Amino acid sequence: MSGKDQFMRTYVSVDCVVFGFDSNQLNVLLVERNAQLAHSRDLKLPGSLIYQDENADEAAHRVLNELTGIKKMTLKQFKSFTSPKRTQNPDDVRWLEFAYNNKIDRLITISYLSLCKINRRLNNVAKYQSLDWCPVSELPVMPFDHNQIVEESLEEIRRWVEFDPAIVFELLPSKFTESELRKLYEAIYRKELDIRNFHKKILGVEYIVPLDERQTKVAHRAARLYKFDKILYNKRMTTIE
Amino acid sequence: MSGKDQFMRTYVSVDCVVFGFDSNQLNVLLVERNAQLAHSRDLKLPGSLIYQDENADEAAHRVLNELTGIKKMTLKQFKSFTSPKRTQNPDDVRWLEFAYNNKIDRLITISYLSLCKINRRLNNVAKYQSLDWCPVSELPVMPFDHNQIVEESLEEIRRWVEFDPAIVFELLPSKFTESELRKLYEAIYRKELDIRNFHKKILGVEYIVPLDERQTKVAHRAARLYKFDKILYNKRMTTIE
DNA sequence: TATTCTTATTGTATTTTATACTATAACTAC
DNA sequence: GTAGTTATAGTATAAAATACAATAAGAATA
Repeated sequence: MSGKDQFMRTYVSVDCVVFGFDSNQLNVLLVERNAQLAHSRDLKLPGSLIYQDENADEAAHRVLNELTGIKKMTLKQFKSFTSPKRTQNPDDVRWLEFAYNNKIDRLITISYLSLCKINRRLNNVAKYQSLDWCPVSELPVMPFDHNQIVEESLEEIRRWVEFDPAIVFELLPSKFTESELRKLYEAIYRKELDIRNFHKKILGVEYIVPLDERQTKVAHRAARLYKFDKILYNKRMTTIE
Repeated sequence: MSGKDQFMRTYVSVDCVVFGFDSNQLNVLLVERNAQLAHSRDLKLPGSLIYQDENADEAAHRVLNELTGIKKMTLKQFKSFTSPKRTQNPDDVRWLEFAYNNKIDRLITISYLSLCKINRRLNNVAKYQSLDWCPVSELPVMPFDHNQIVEESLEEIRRWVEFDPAIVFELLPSKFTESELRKLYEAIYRKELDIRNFHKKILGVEYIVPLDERQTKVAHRAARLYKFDKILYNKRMTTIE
């Protein structure tokens, strides 16, 4: 058969933008490539080539499970990056071929959004030297088009929250204060919110339930704790329809 | 190098869901595969393998240009479909290998949404026997996962309209009545809209401008025609920010 | 030309939601 | 006990969404 050169036959990877919230700003989970081939400290998004027998969602779950130990993390495919130019940099290609022990000329990637409590203990992953939470405002220059991917994921997370408001609670501890929740919204929308109006709105949301507990060990009046009630949230969904 | 079997190396295609509106319901543009290998009338989404030197957006533009003659159609990537099972059906694989003259075992696809005025004259495309607008309520069973792709594209088009309301005018003639516009919204959201409230809202939208023209050749009171003003629309975008 | 038929056109009252705005209470640290 | 910091709560106004029906215009037909 002819035409072997005309059509792209390529490796396909997934790359995961995992957000975490440190009660102040959004952070992205980056991994450090093993430095054998890299010239300097060299951070990138966690990812993997897709295996023969899995689909992209399964590959993304595998990557996230490797990092966090969680089997079924909340995750969302959000865009494919396919430019032939994304594997332009010889350093990047050399690292790929080292890491995957395959000759790789062209590579497209399917990017995923995911959310993780920032205090969670992370696994050591053989493929990487270290894992690090990096504030979105202080991202290093990363290989491939990973900077662009994070950029676009920040727009995507807003659409995701609007579509499914429950996902914000993946970024908070199971008991949280109203101000933590508000600051999370402020970080996602990059916009200050009026404290009183926010309070009024939270009062009206039945699936955010106030507890009879308060913060401890804080150097000021301790705030009430709240929890997210998944059952009430799901009921709400069916009530609206 | 080892590991050649472990990682997926595959062909990648784009498939386009092109919507058209016939003043009543949404239609999808389907193509008929050349029947040498198919058992019956055999409709599918238009698509193509991606070439070596292009990215997915360019491939989708190429497919749409082939169908419509339009160089820069409005288009939006919306999801990758990557299941190993999508090329399970031997008929589908046989057609692929016939159409592309390549041995193709696994194939993932990146799906695109696009919009087209339904009266537009379409091109003959050598690869296909015919092109047809098909109402979304009467879709045939299609090869690969094309039924699922259309299904998901219907959810996507609503998010798209919310994000960029101007795209609905790609589905209407350049001069349209208020009722055509309303019926288009009703088709997209699958929900009846109150005529008077809709009218009130349209009045307040400065980029939908009433003309001093009316319908002709209608068997009832002729309605006023409106046009979409792109310049006013773009101004609006900057005003909000 | 009178009648019928179909669609176009318009306004008001009500409810809901968003916004702007500040004073006091509770707790810790010193 | 005083200073400092954050938590908590309500009202008035504006804007947006919703519910609802009667009349006008034109074409077709008798």
